[in-house]
Amino acid sequence: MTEKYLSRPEEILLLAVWKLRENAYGLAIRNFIQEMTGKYWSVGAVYVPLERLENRGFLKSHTSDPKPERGGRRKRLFQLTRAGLRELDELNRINAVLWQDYRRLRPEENT
Amino acid sequence: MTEKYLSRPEEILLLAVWKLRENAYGLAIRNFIQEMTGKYWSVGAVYVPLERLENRGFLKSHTSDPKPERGGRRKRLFQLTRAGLRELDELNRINAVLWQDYRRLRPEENT
DNA sequence: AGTATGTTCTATGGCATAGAACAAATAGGG
DNA sequence: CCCTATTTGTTCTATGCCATAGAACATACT
Repeated sequence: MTEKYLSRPEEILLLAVWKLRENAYGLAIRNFIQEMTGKYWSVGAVYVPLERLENRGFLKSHTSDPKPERGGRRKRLFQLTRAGLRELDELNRINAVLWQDYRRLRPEENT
Repeated sequence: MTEKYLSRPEEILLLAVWKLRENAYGLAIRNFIQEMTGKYWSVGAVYVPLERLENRGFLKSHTSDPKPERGGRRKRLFQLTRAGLRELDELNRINAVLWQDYRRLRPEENT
């Protein structure tokens, strides 16, 4: 394979990190994604690939200080690396190409 | 999981079948996809998931008559089922939601 | 203690991917 | 006219990695 692209879960996770900005930690990402997609995501389905994305260099993380709230534990905050951003741009480009005709020729209806 | 969505290769394959219409058979799909994505796809990376998509009810196929051309063998022509189309619509919808902010807030540049 | 928020750990099955093997049609030189 | 080479196409199957689930663990407040 020339160079593999991101899987769908990985794409969604990176986008979530991008959107949540300084508040991108595991559970927040999970909630966010569940709302966006309308589907259930197990805890593992979030944390495991996040780890992998960090190892591959698309994300970096650091641990926050605990907050004085009920259950306010330290959080592991994620951030896109330059490579991660580049990857999103690339995906965005490919997506646009892939879907352009479909969007144009197949409006709302669903039959 | 509420109901799993298509993987990226599956998404790309369905879109290719949709675009190629009455000419959607294995090798044509492969060529098409390689051009669209600019990446190498092995034969297996095309046929194996096509099979799976048919088993799951997103595609149906029939065998064409052989053509009187060099190597003009029977082809296995694929077609989207109603469920397959529905799935593409659904993906299209989710994609739009996922990417809308990114597209708006992050134009061409890549830094 | 009890409850809420958060992360780590680890097992399992399924999918992605590669590429050899197989099949069948025509071309074309002897 | 064969018979072999070439072209186009599909099937088969092995391997590793990823997706996903959920229990276990950690820690802060009440």
